[in-house]
Amino acid sequence: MRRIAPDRDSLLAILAEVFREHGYEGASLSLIGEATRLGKGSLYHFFPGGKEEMAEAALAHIGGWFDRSVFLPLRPPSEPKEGILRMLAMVEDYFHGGERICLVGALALAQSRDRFSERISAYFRTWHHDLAKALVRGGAPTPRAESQAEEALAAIQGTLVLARALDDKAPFNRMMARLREELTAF
Amino acid sequence: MRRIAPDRDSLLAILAEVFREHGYEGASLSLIGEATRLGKGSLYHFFPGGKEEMAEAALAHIGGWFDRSVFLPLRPPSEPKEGILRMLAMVEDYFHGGERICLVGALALAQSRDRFSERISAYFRTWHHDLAKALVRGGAPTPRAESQAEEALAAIQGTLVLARALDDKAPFNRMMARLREELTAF
DNA sequence: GTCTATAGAGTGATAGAC
DNA sequence: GTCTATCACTCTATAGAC
Repeated sequence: MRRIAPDRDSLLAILAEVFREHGYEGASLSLIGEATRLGKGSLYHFFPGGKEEMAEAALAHIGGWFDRSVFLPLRPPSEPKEGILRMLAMVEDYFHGGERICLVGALALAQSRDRFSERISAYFRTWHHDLAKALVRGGAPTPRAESQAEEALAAIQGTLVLARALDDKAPFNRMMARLREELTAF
Repeated sequence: MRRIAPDRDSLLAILAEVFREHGYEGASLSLIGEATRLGKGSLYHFFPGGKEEMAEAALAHIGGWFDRSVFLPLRPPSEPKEGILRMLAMVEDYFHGGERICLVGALALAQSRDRFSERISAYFRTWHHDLAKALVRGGAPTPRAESQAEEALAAIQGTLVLARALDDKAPFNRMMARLREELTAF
């Protein structure tokens, strides 16, 4: 019965959204089934490893999207300044200007971190590495570039926490404006 | 982790620790019972509202501790510079130099945020307000003090996420050293 | 017949409420 | 401790594409 099977890509996007909204423990199979409109049979057909494989695949999907859309512009042959501005624009868009939280960051803080620690740390390591390299290509000394990249990542994650906690997107938006200045003033 | 709960204060401290370690959904009543050495009967005697009331009380307990130990030094009659350094020292201590995460921050990102939104936002609002006032008393112009306070809170939360994600306390410790400089250079 | 995708009843375990 | 609901998950059955 090859039904109107949504392609794997949109399936993963839905999964990522369910995990982002409800967390790993909170995303029950019935919620997942409801969101994807797939029965348990189909879900376990696609992900024999169950919920853990679903979350792992969703994380990989997000990681791939960030790789292509956020990290790639930071690498040659893009110009460092344009790449950094492009990165910030994609980040602002992805997080809906501070309305949405970061699934990877949320999972890092959750109990379920240990299950996905490799994906989580790879996401931040790649981001940090690519951003620091772009800053160096822009003319910053390596140690300065590395601490600046670290601070920028922390600032993004931290303002997402604040925005969520205060139910106010302003801290995130102020920080994005600030990063646009600071990360392009080599 | 077998702990004993002689008085309400240590009971709340244990509860806070269980929620911090496992999150709201992950902290099952059996885990809580194990940690507090209390049966479900006793738990429901102390907290008729069930798990939600336990978490609410634990959050209030943490809020009180921060109020006394972290926010109070920021207020008069403490000197602003000494107060800010004291705040940073208490924060560094509380988070074990980046090893522990912030329960309030983690809950802000979790699905369960809505249940505790008032407590969560009050925690950050008070912190931000007291820190900004201290910076103003130190001589900073109000708008500058307010954005600096916001950035400091975001930096702390963000480096806690990073430290946890990378399983490396260094980002948090580097940021604390940086904040010691920046928040006392009025 | 075979393979893939589907639905969903049924499993034991465990959740939180009381 | 007892309760019911729900959890993640298994399994059987089946429909259609080849």
